[in-house]
Amino acid sequence: MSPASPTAARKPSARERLLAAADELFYAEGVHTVGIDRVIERAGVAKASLYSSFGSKEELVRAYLENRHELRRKRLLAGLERFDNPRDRLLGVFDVLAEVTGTPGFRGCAFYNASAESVAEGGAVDQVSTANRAWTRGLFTELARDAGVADPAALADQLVILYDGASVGGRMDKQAGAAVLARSIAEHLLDAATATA
Amino acid sequence: MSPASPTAARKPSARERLLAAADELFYAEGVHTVGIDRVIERAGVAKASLYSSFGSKEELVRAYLENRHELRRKRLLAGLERFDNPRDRLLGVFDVLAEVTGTPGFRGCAFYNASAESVAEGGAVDQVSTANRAWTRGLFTELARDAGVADPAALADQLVILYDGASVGGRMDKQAGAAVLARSIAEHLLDAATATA
DNA sequence: AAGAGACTAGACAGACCTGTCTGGTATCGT
DNA sequence: ACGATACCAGACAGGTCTGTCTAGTCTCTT
Repeated sequence: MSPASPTAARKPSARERLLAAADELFYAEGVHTVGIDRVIERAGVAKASLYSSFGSKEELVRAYLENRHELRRKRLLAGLERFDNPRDRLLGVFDVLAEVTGTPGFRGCAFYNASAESVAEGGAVDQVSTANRAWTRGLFTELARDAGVADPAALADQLVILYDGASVGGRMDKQAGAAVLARSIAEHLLDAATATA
Repeated sequence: MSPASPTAARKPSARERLLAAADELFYAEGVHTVGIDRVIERAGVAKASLYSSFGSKEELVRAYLENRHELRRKRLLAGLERFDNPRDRLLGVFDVLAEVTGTPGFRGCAFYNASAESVAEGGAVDQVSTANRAWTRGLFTELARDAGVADPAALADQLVILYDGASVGGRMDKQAGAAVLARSIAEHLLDAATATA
């Protein structure tokens, strides 16, 4: 059996283990709070391996956020596949959000949280967060267009507000109800946007 | 002239200068990033004075947030006084938010930001943030009731989502448009909530 | 068998953090 | 005038942070 076989239970590389450890710790406790030593200890990796793989803590943080972005993208698109019409797919974004905010370990948007901690204006955190937000807005715009909305970008702007608000509510109020509520408002706005064609 | 005279240009106490410096630095750069030395340097105060006034950094952070909460409360209530009917007062919350998010130094909600950085679950940040959110929700509920809404608490839940979403948008997208948009959605929801009495 | 590449363990440097302590100064009420 | 109070300046201790470096091990490939 080749070592590249996907079914082979090969040991994850140091880079993969570092990324997994960084994901857990950075998200749960914050980018600034968690030190390098904590990450390498959980990953079971030597410090030199971290610095040869990523070069600096900031680059590890960038990789952590890029990985989060990719996972979020996949989860969202996969979650939307179960719906068979454009309208449900658009609202389905909030269904997926409700699932995520209901998860025990939910601590809000990783990008916003990292951004709140970061100092640098055009640093790694800023770059990845901006890209992530642009992707979300683009997704909403696309889904709105598919649903036959006259001004998809305008509806997308509204939906982004609801999405962000529900995310904040899920973190601060420790209840997933905000996402369900946001979905119902989104439904309201979608109806208004399609009726006033 | 008595020293307690409000018009006297007395020098602010060490405590007041510390609080002012903490407010600027903590909000602009984050609670964790800014060290004690930076605060006392900007305040022009000795380190011993900080520790005799506040006891610890965490208590300084608590005082910073409590001060923020008090200022926000006053600014909001003062801003709402210019409206002469319940409906405009309710929507006026978003007008005030639009002004705030449009201010050059705006960096999002101080309480959420501090919360994203803090580790402790029931610590000072958590306590003050929770109180601040409860106050906001209570304000919305009260204003909704004054506006003749059938279920004020339900509308308040919706408005909180919009408020949070607009705040996030103002921070991350560097444009104040989100608050204006949130206001228009709020208007929509208010109409729906009063019509379906 | 042998060498290359990836990895581990951990000491170390230099900076920065919170919090304590000493000693000196200025301003107030009496 | 004098004592109390509030305050300033800065050294210091003990800890933690990022990042570098040395030295040794393990596992592939050829």
